[in-house]
Amino acid sequence: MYICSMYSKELLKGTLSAIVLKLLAENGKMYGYQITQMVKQLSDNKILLKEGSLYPALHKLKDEGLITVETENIGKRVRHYYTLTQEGIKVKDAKEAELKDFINTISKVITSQL
Amino acid sequence: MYICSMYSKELLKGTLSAIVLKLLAENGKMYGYQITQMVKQLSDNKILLKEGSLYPALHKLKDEGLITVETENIGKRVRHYYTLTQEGIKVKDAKEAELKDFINTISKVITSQL
DNA sequence: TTGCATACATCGTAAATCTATGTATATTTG
DNA sequence: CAAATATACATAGATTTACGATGTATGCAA
Repeated sequence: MYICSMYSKELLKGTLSAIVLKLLAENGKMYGYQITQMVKQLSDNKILLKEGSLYPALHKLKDEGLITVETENIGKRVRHYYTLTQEGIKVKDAKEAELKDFINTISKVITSQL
Repeated sequence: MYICSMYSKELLKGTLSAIVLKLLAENGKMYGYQITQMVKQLSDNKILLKEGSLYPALHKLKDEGLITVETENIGKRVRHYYTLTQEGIKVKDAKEAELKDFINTISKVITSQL
């Protein structure tokens, strides 16, 4: 990976977990690398998740009980598939709503001219 | 102040300087407290800037040469008015464009269902 | 066989905002 | 008038979050 996101990294803060939860909600079980590729694709190469961001984030979501892990052997490789829990679905809904509202609000502030 | 923003604080990261620069661009010279009140108003009380966020951010923008300070005595009080520099205008334009693009991209990612 | 893509992991760092706290004046309200 | 609230600034320390760098290893294509 090792390629920089188009955006200042601070902008992504607070949105990563919402994005991951949303993708899992839409696509069922996914594994880490697959998530990075889908985010890359959906964002037209503008958001390039780093391993140092995604894997710790996934582990945290698991520790919080929002996702569960399922291990699958692909040849000699091990792949970790993640799935939303019931609690994860709830949190995903909340985070999605919050993010959408935030985007609305910021848009209002940034476009307004009193 | 001491009232929490409606949003998880992380969401605001990366947007604060863009917001401040944008407000200064639209309104000419402004002082700190005035900025907090205008953000509060424009966001329908959803974004409540804390002193501990705004003042350090303003000092940083000043150190970076993006804004200049002008002191005014209001009775026994001192008020610090901030104004965009030429460089500040450029950075404001860039940050505004970046933020708008980021919002577009995030919206796409969060609403998409492959 | 050399490089690139896939696939995971983690340590230490940097950046940004918030919490808490402090100082002080001005205004409003009971 | 006293008390509470609003105005107005400031900063030290804590927290959070994502990233950079690095490491391991397999699979595939040039």
